[in-house]
Amino acid sequence: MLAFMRIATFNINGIRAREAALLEWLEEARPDAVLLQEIKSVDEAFPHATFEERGWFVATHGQKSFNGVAILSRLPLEDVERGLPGDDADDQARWIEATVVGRAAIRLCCLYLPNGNPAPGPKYDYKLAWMERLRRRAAELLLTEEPVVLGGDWNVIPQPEDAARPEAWAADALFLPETRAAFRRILHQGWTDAFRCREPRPGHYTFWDYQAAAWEKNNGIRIDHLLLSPQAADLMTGAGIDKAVRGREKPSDHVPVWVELDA
DNA sequence: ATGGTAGCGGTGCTA
Repeated sequence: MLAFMRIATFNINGIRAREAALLEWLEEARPDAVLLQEIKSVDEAFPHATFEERGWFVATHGQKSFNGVAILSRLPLEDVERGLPGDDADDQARWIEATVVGRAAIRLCCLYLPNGNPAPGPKYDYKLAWMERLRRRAAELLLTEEPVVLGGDWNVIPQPEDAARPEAWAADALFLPETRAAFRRILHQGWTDAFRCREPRPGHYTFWDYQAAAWEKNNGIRIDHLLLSPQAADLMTGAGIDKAVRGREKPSDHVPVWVELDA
């Protein structure tokens, strides 16, 4: 007997500015769990009641003005952990993980990887250091041999096929060779890029800048990714990008990416 | 090459 769990990631660029748009998408897409990035809110200001009244369990890891991650789930969120291990001095809210138990227990890890621009510079150094910490946490997660979804706004364009104009990103922190190598170092531990696995062709994006009519020109990049542990990849029945969300009123500059697991 | 937009918070930073 098949059971389906749809898990999505969505950089919403401000939870309060996006409350209506997020509710509309939740209603139509009917995900079971959502990894949110850039809530741009402290935990106390997150509209918990709005979601809890509609049956969502909510776990947040916020900060003032910038960054901030959260998980919404139809099932209770267990063993919630906040903050990426490896640097006690790092106070940026970019990582939260929790377990949902349906037919199988799934570890959901929600990340907002540093942008890193301008590169080179201290922000790029922080990005690379953060990716090294992520690599170490990802290796630990694989050792559990459980289904794990490692998803979020990676701020990494993995391949030229993931950008409408790759040449425009040549010197950008999202596409520099060192960034892409660090991404592959994680991927090659044994993760599956859920969307790329199902759709090998180029031209599928998850982000279009607000500026310079990027959406109207379809000048996009694919930087929001769901990486699956082998045990999760074995359960995958589908994956996709909800592109149409970008064309609506007051959209985020990112759109939801989802994966469906038989779990 | 340049300048373009949005969110937060109440100015300039981040993206």
